[in-house]
Amino acid sequence: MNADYLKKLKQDHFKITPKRRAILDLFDREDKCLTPETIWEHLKKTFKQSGLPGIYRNLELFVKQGILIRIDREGRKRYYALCHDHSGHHHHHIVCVECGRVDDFPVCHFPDIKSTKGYKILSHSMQINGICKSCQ
Amino acid sequence: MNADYLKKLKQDHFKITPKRRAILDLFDREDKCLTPETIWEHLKKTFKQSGLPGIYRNLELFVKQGILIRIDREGRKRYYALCHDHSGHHHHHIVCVECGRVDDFPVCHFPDIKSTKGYKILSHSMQINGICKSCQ
DNA sequence: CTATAAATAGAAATAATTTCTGTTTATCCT
DNA sequence: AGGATAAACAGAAATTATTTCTATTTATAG
Repeated sequence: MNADYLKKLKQDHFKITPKRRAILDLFDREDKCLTPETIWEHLKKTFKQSGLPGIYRNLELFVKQGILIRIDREGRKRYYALCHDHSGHHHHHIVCVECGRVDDFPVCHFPDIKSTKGYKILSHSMQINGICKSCQ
Repeated sequence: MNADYLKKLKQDHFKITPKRRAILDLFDREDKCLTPETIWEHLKKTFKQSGLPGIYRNLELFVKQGILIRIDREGRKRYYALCHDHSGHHHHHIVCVECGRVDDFPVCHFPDIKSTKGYKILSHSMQINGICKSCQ
């Protein structure tokens, strides 16, 4: 359920609009990473002319809110996926290179070094590419 | 020195053109990640009208050859950086969010699990963001 | 129920990247 | 060294992802 996401938005005084509901519902249903355009294709059915710019705006909002994450894939399109774990625990994501399914991936043995090669480390992100059960 | 890179290209029957030399020299000199456009700006000085399309083509070739890597940064531009370690050892890269300097980062405690959550793991990439010595 | 700030639609602009065509050039071979 | 050949080049033009802008609509707080 995406009730969590809606709660999150509400807490931060963002409005729960039909479009936002629809985008989050879509992610719940599709269960994989999506491009802005794909999302738009789906929403067009329900919202006659929903407009790509609105999709972009909302996607970036969701990323800022920690509801979605951006996924890198081949090609020059942007992909987004639901981030299921909102516990605040550090985790990463594993992406199926075939179908685009994305799951949380809790394991990370990143060393507890605060500084390496003279760098002060701010953050790190890891993307794991694989093939999911149903694509194998 | 970038003699290594040239040797690598030669081995795979790619031609050593002045432009390719110039691009690799530039990466050596700048010692940070660059966008295709920045590279073009530099090359214009030497090669009157060198052409962006050629830059793109060469950058992607260098990535395929393992000479350059792609770096993710804010904004919608593509960044490339030299991959200094050609030993074949598994490593990652650390990027200065201020100046774009990139260094190899050998530490990676990725678990030796071949399959997780039903996924067959193919590869993983980690990007570490930090602030380099001279930007601190 | 109303006021208001935020979100929307839609058009239009921007800018990154790719494709294409004809010309030039590095390299291999003799 | 010189010629043949496949690869790389320049340049223009097309494509397409993303952003910006303006006027209108809508969700929410009071």
